[in-house]
Amino acid sequence: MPAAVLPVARVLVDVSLAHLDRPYDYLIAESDSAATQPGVRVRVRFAGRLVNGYVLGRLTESEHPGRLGFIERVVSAEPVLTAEVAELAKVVAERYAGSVADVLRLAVPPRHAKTEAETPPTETDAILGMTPPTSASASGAALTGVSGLAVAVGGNAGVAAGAVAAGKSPTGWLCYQAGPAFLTAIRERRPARAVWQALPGEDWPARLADAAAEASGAGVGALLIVPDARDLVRLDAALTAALGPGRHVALSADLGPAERYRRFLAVSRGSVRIVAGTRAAVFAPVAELGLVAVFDDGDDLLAEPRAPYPHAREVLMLRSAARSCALLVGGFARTAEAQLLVESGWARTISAQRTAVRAAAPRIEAAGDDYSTGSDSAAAKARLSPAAFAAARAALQAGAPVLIQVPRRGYVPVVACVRCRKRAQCRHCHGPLALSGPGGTLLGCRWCGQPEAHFRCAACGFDQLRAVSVGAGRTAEELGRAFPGVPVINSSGPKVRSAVPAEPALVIATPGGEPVASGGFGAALLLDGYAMLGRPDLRAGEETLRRWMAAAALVRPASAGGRVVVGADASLPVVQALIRWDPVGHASAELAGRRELGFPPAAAMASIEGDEPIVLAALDRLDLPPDGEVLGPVALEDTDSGGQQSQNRAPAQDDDEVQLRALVRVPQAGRKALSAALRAVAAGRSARKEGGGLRIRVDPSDLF
DNA sequence: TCAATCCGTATC
DNA sequence: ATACGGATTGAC
Repeated sequence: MPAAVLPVARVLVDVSLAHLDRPYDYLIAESDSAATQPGVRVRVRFAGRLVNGYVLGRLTESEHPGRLGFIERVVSAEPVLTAEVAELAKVVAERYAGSVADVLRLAVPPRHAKTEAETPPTETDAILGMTPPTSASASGAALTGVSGLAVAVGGNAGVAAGAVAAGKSPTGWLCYQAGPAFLTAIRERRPARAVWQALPGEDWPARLADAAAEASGAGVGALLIVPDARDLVRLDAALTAALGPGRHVALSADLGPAERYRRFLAVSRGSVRIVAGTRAAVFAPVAELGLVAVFDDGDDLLAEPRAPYPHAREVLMLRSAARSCALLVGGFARTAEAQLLVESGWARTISAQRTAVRAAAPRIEAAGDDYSTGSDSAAAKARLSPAAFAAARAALQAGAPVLIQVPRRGYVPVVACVRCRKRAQCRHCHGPLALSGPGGTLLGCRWCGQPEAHFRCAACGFDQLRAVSVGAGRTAEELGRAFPGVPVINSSGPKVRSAVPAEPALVIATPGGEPVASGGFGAALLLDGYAMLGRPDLRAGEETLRRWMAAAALVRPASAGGRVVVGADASLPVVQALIRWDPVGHASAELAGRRELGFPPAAAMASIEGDEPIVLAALDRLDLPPDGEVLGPVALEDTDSGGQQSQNRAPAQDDDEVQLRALVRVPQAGRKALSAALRAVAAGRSARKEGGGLRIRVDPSDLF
């Protein structure tokens, strides 16, 4: 028997087929009426199969002309999908040419029944069931509309200037022009949007915590996203310091199902309104969201590797626009995407005055790859320039640790044939071979892990290897010899450290694995700059500066003796930007260059990958918007050139099919049309039940 | 003219 | 996948 009131439920089914990607209506049994609230999980029969779904809302009648089926079962009365997140999932799916179901799989953690039962539901849960929700309440909670956008971060240098005039040197957000104004905007619940350039040495978790505390004080929620688990640990601690215990939660992928769901429930039930997390947390159902923030948005960990591959920064932007809440995109460096936000007038810059930057930055010099002087010294063997060696020695003598950034982990992560110089490949899966283990004595495959006992070059049959690049492991060994008696800490690969004490040590780290040193590092040596700069990647320059700045920001100011030596030529624009600590100038030039070449974010781009006939058919059916163009398709090679992009690609591929990749691009104005056209292609494929893999990615993070 | 079967399409 | 509707076919 159908429910007496509002007997129809609009249900989002967990089916990721593109042509079925819309809500469906079901009848609610009277006995299920109380539990069938917006946001609850249900089981429904869809095309004969039982599938999971979410209730979006309730209606008096359906527009569907045919007969409706009943909801099979209400999985639980817990409303896990808020109206805001449901709407966000739709917008994200549209933007990334994916299905809402795919986005929801990223957004809502799997249910953990035991955890759900632990904490009794709040009294708002309709145990009494006397008041079925109106359809207005299904959507009413979320969208406050997009009016009143672009409330500017007013020039509020007054506060900072006041602090300076009073003789105190400014601290925290007072160091930044427009910093205090941004906090004011949060307090007044205005949707201010800002791109923030953190000062070198900045305790950025504390600044994010300040902003979250401001939101908390204003009675609104905050959502803070960082790239990795180590960043999250720091942010978590800063939030505890700023807000006290129990006022926030940290959401990360490594929590385990029970704890993940427990914290999710704390957020969705509204008992916690301040949320910090890694990329999956961008969808957290924070109540009364007033601030979204992301730090270090250039880190590729913020790009979701599962379909439809949304980027955390973009999701937060969509979210801030939908809810009209404040947005903060921060980092030491600045991405071209963030620069576009500023240049388009959508966001304002928060940065410090030149004098403050100079006072905070270490002394930075370029040493090229000048290892010439005294070429058999221990320093030269460790690939250190005289300047680098001197900077390290001075810092150690001053009692401070020295940070050494090495682009690659492992011992000799890339080896090649001595005779023909071809990269050494695994005989099983053609993956790259590398030397690992103590002293680099183990030769094996980086993809499948198979050891290689008797190398023979696949091209010329020769059996001798040469090192192509040197990893953190070997660098650590060599540096240990160059500075006898100084402890060497290897913070790379699985051994990353989050902090080191303020005492002399050589800290070898891969980018992103740098520990913080209390009081700052005395010096940082940025090695093998060309290995990072030379990568065939659109973002090589931007990424190199981001990594360098992240390391240099951990060094004491020049006034306290802090020095950075970068192993690349001073004439390179990236090196110049580092030396002058000018992330904005670099981002501006980078964006100008991308405009000229028609690359993202100046243009909207998407990649289409798959077996040859599938890609060709997809391109044929693609209804490209005006001014759109197709680049390629070209054959995908499974080389290891990308270094650390690995996981996406299957190690062993059926090599009888040629994999193709095409890029399509349109001017920014055609972005929505491009997404819609790509969705139409996917919908056509799934309607015709065409099998085989076709991967469509909008704004792919790796372009070349 | 009607039932059995086939095929395409929607999936509530 | 399965269910349904319309078209097609074959027997009366």
